Amino acid sequence: MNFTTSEENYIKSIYHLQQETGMVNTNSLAAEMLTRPASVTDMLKKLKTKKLLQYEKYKGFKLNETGKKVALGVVRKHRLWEYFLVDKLGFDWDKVHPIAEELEHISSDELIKRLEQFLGNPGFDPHGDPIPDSHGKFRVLKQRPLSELPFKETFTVSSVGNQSQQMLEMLKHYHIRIATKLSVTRKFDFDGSLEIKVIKQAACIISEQVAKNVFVHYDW
Amino acid sequence: MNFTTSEENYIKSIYHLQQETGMVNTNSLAAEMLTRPASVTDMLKKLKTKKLLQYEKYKGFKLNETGKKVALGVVRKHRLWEYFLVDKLGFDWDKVHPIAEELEHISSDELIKRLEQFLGNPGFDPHGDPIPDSHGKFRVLKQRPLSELPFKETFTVSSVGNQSQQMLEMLKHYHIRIATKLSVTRKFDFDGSLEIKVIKQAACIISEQVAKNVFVHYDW
DNA sequence: TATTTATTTTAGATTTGTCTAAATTTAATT
DNA sequence: AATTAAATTTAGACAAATCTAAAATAAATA
Repeated sequence: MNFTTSEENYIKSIYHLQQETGMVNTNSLAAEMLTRPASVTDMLKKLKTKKLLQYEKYKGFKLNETGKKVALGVVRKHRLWEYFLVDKLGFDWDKVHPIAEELEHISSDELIKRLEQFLGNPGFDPHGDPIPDSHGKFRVLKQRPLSELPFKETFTVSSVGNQSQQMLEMLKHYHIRIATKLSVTRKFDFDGSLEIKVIKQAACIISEQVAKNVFVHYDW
Repeated sequence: MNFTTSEENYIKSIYHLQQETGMVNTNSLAAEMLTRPASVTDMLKKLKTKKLLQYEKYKGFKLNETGKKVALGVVRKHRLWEYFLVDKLGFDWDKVHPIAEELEHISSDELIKRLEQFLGNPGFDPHGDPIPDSHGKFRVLKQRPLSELPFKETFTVSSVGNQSQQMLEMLKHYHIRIATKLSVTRKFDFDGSLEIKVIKQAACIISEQVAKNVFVHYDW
């Protein structure tokens, strides 16, 4: 089954909203998509006809299993392209979203299969979000903030809580990005700042505020 | 100025047709685009309003300078993506066209600039067609078929006349592709076949039919 | 519970890109 | 030159995706 760009965008947004709230309602989807509730209703009818969601008038809606698979396919493409843009083309992570919003609608499955392989089958995109595999499964990580780690064990950076340009600038300075390996060597109780050791870099000190926003997982 | 996918496709097709015939007419464009003459007329009005072409009712049309620049931008994107698909993702050259037809409409200029650099600023796509630079200029090569080369000078393969799957299969076997360096060592007058030496490969013999379809330029 | 408010849907319009069928213009031929 | 044929354009329709304004429904509240 093939879907239009517009359908795919609706499906993706519904997916993200239902992750948080279970059931989705017309107004919140309209807000999310910067469109009008009437437009949402129109599209819901269409997606129901295509058997992608459970929907009864006035009673909210959510994707069924088929719909979720479609959503995960789009998410997968989005995140693989983001990885490509950052890792291969050298974009900053805060610039890639709008470009990936376009690329995610390119239809070839063969393309995505080869892209994934070319990128080395990454499990997470440059923001640390997991990339679903071709069956829609993704790895779940036990993530912990830097601020709660034991000393001297090596961890891998897996995501960042605050994805602003300012945060990006800081992390660049410290040579920290997704997949960077590091350990915490010391804590200063006065202000909660941490001394950390990024692999192949000199030790440095980061504030508690940064530490709380950088998440890691065990180094496997 | 931004253009829709449909507008870009029309502009590109007009560009290709006017390269051959100077002036383009409604029916041939409709045939080229697998659409109806009436649809072509509709779009011509739109493109004229946008000042992309010279067009008078019943009298044919062609892109003006602005239109040509837009066309070259699309051609540039198409060919860079084809190069990417073949060179980085390992697609066969006869599989990449439809995928590049989609990718060529992704709008980010920054993306294309970085993609070009990532690919090493290639001058030609995997079919040997020149890739316009960001100003719309492209290199012109003096191309000659393998069948008309002097012996023992090294040339670079620049394009292939016949781009069928069958030809691809043959050339793969001989380790010949765009940018391959080779020389002709001998000619057999009986059937016009040639002995060639592909760099880093054992010498081999190719038929006159193949030789007439493989074009090269001086090795610079 | 009756009424007000918020949410959602319907009805009908708009834009883009397409189509068919009919009308118009140009070209070809008798 | 008149007629036929081919090419092109117009007129009007349709599907997709959107919108506004009004109607319908559900939720909140007096």
